[in-house]
Amino acid sequence: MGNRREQILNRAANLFAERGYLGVSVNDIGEACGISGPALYKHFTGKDQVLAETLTTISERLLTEGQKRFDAGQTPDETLDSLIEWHVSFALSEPALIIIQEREWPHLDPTAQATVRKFQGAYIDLWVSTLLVLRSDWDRATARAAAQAVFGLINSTPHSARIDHEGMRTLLSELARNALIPHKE
Amino acid sequence: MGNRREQILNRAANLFAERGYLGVSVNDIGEACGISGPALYKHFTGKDQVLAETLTTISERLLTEGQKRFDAGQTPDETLDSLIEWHVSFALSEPALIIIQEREWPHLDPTAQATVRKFQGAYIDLWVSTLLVLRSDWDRATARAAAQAVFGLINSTPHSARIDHEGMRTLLSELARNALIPHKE
DNA sequence: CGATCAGGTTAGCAAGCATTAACCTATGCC
DNA sequence: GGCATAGGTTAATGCTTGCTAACCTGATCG
Repeated sequence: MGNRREQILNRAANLFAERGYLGVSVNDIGEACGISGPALYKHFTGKDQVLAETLTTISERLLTEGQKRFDAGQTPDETLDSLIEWHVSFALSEPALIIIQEREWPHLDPTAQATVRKFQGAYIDLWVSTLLVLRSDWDRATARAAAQAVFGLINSTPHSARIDHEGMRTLLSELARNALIPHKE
Repeated sequence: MGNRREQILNRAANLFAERGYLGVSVNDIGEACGISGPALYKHFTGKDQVLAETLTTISERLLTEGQKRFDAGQTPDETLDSLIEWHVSFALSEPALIIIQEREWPHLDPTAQATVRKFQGAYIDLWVSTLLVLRSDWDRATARAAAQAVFGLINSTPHSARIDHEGMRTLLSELARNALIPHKE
């Protein structure tokens, strides 16, 4: 049913990642899907809806999977590892989505911005709650800033990535872990 | 003399950071400078030259200042601290430039891309050389990936920054340092 | 004094854009 | 069998864009 829809979302995401939202035309998206131009409007109300749906899906996915890790009832130390592992996996497997999420925020319509902001806020709160237990020297704002900095670290993957997948996974996990929790090996 | 020129570069950089290169029109840039539209062509050959000059200036500035720190003849440990301190200072003082550098690469013409790549390559090599001394367990490619990841961490500033300038400076420095060199307090 | 010229102005142009309109066609259903 | 509908098509529209052309003005200087 909504198969073509998902194809559009997929191809559009890759194009957006390569050339930016404004650098990709509706015709480009159509062409990438084997259909042409305005056929997109049979599945979406407009080009902006494609972007909006992509971005809200990303942030929702990050949150729900992160929440699972958070709820698993481990020690804060293990929870942090689990959150790191999830974020690194996501960044490595979906580089295009990471790029879009970082770059195309200004081109979201306000209601989509609000939705994304809500998901992102909840997601970062998972990290903050975990960090506050582990770093009693940090206040909420500092923990928040630290978490966002580590997102930046992990999300840098698509811009570098000149070593193999597995090596990158362990490297990023170690860097993130060491940045946040100085001791431990 | 070239005073208006620098004004244009400045205002344009802020606009590019807010709305993206393609989201800013030549008229927008003019308006932000108190002149209107096509007057820009008295100072630049086109809109793309404004972006190109901005990006090459950034990467050149990062390199030359980084090189100074690298050549200061300190221990590798001190050199790393010095490089971190410089990059953090730059990111904190020029958030718009950081955003542009990360985001607008695809909209650079090929020759400007080559120039920027050259500067960035030399800059990252400063970090790699320093890191290879400190981390004998890393090969060149790993050190490179780690350096780029830490750039991502530091460059995340403009996207978060909800604590004060000084607190952010020390936080980012610590995170970066701990990510790269696990021990030491 | 008069010419040059740097640095503005507005008008206009060709191209590209998102979107709409009008039309076609196969598939599934009563 | 006929008909609604889902999912395409091409053509057209109106807007915005980067850029050029043509023109103006005031300062500088031989």
